[in-house]
Amino acid sequence: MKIEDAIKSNAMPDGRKTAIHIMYTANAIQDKSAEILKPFGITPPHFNVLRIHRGQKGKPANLCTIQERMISKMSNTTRLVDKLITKGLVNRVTCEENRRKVEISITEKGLKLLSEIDEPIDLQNENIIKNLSSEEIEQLNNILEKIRG
Amino acid sequence: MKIEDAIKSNAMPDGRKTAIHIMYTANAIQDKSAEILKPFGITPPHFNVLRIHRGQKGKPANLCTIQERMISKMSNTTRLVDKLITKGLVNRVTCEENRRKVEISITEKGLKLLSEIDEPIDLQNENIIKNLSSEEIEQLNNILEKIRG
DNA sequence: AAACAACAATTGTACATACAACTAATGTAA
DNA sequence: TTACATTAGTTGTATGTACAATTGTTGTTT
Repeated sequence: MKIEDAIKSNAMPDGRKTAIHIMYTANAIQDKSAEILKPFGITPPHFNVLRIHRGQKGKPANLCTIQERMISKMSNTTRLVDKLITKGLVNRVTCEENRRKVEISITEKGLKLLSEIDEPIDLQNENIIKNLSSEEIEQLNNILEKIRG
Repeated sequence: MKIEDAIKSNAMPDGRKTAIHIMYTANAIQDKSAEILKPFGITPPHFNVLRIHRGQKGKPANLCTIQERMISKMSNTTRLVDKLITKGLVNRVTCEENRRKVEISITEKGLKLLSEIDEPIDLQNENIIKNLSSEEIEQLNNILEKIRG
């Protein structure tokens, strides 16, 4: 279905149409992710932060680092991480070299939760590209890269 | 810059990478829009709803209709519209044929505000596609359409 | 060393969002 | 025509988010 029909709109300039199409698609993906994550008691930003920590392979990361790696650069990483601490999924330790910083690291419980979530989320991700050829996947990523400038 | 570098990540399966890339790009666009809209005192969802009403060409729309046309299908259209009523940008009238429904229509003030916002937002939208050929724009929209299924 | 700037994180506050429970109006079926 | 289901919207509540102000720590300059 054309994006114009999906949002019941008429013809638009290419720029507007493309912008709306990207946001509309992203929202659909995010909504679906949220639905998958819900039974596990976490939200997409939580999941994102947990995955960032898993990628650290045991090395802790401070809040600045987390923030710059998040998909959505929203503020208040503190409170987002607070939630994960309450759930016992990450630990917070004040950095000794630079006492302004705090080091966050993922716990065993966090890793275990991630491992349970991996499968349904990977399934969703595969589903996203299931109608695309490998050329199209490459094209899409190249074009998005150009858009980000 | 590759998306892996933007989020300082390592290689990922194509599905995950593509999903993240779309969401990351959409967030960047949305953040930029929010920044443009802020001086006008409205948010991207507000703006979206106002544009939906302008597209109605004088014909009112009820909340169900609005919700199905929104880019982000979040709940509580009531309160979103409440905000716009408080600002005098739309009107609410109970539908006489079906008293469960309410008819929302954009006011002169709302139309005037939109006309002021059009230019900066269209500029942003044009900026998004400025590095793309018309073929790439078409490719992108076709691929996104396939993703939406 | 004292004063000031920059950095890293936290907190306060206002506002937005998600979602379930609810109210009211209409439609349908026995 | 009562009873029940469905539809459309609203409200309550918990949680999330944006953003400015603040705290504490470190770096820099005189």
